[in-house]
Amino acid sequence: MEAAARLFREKGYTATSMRDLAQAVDLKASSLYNHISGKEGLLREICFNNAHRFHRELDQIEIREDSAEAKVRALIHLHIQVATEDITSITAFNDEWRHLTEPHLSEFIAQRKSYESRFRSIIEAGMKDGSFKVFHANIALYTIFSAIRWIYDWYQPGKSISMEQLEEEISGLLLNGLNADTTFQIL
Amino acid sequence: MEAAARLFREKGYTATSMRDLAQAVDLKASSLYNHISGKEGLLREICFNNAHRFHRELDQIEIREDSAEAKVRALIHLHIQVATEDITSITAFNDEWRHLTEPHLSEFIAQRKSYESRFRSIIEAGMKDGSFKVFHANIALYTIFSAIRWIYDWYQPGKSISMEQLEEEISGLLLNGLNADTTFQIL
DNA sequence: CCTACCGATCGGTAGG
DNA sequence: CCTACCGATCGGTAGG
Repeated sequence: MEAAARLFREKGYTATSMRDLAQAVDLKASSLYNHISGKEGLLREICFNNAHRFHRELDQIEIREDSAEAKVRALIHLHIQVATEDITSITAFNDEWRHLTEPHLSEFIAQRKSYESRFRSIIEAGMKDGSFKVFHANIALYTIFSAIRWIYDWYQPGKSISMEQLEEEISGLLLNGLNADTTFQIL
Repeated sequence: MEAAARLFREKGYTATSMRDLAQAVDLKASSLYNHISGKEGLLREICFNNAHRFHRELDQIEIREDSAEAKVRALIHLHIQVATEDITSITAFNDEWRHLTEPHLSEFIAQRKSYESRFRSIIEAGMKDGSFKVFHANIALYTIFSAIRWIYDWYQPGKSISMEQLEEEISGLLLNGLNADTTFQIL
């Protein structure tokens, strides 16, 4: 599954053949089928394992008696953590989930929407208590999600920037942006 | 090319067949070849047309006698503008350029790196003159790029949020984050 | 513009 | 685990 996730990430799901995957794990393509159900089964496991993980972690964060700001910070921490340590998450969340077939595609989209909705509620709580000075929770939500997407492609652990620095600076940039008192004017 | 970009975006380059594309423009697959050189030629044109457009616009922005902040604002405006109005740009910049073959792939990556480098220089100028309080230009750079990626997927013009509001809020979030005086503490 | 068709490659199976 | 092989589909061409 790790090899599959890596290939799906590098070449895309459709462009990755079972022969490519077999070569990556030193087997012939036909031998893979003693271990897995098929190509889509791999993608399915990668996507749903990750969806479950994010929901489980969000459960923990929601329960806390923390401020909305602390919860958003914990979520940013979670997304950065997972993005830097687990290649399968990148595959699952970025684009390859599109290649799931029904009914799994709809099920995945539903889980994704549910996660977004729970995240959005936390942002809305922060808007209500005055700690986030934004007008549209969705914009903040998707900006946060996206701001973490590039990390896997670009970040090389141990090279010039530590993970702590990386996380501190991204969190700072996003949370300062959310908190800022002054509204910027266009022009 | 528009139909191709739309399909590449929806299904991915590899998963889009010439039969799919032919159907989208009401032809048979073989007839497409009277108009185009082939599947990769389409991708190539989409990618390089967009690369040229971004470089051209950046030329104009660099020339101005503006502050670094005003230049970054103009670049954010450019990226949001293009993302909301031109589907081919989404295809080109998000993921599908990976499927270019050599030597075009290397050429595209080189142009992309050049664009990033010029953008980074503007951010660095803003760090030097004290208007951006960040430590690593790269983090700011990639966060800005990524923050605009989700727009096409999600934004529906005219529905609840206007383009002006969208742009103002994203720019505000990013520029406030860059400007913020207080450094956030982890924990 | 079309019909007819090509060699290559795909995901997957049979059988041992 | 492998070799051998399947039907389907791919990008693209020939010929009119």
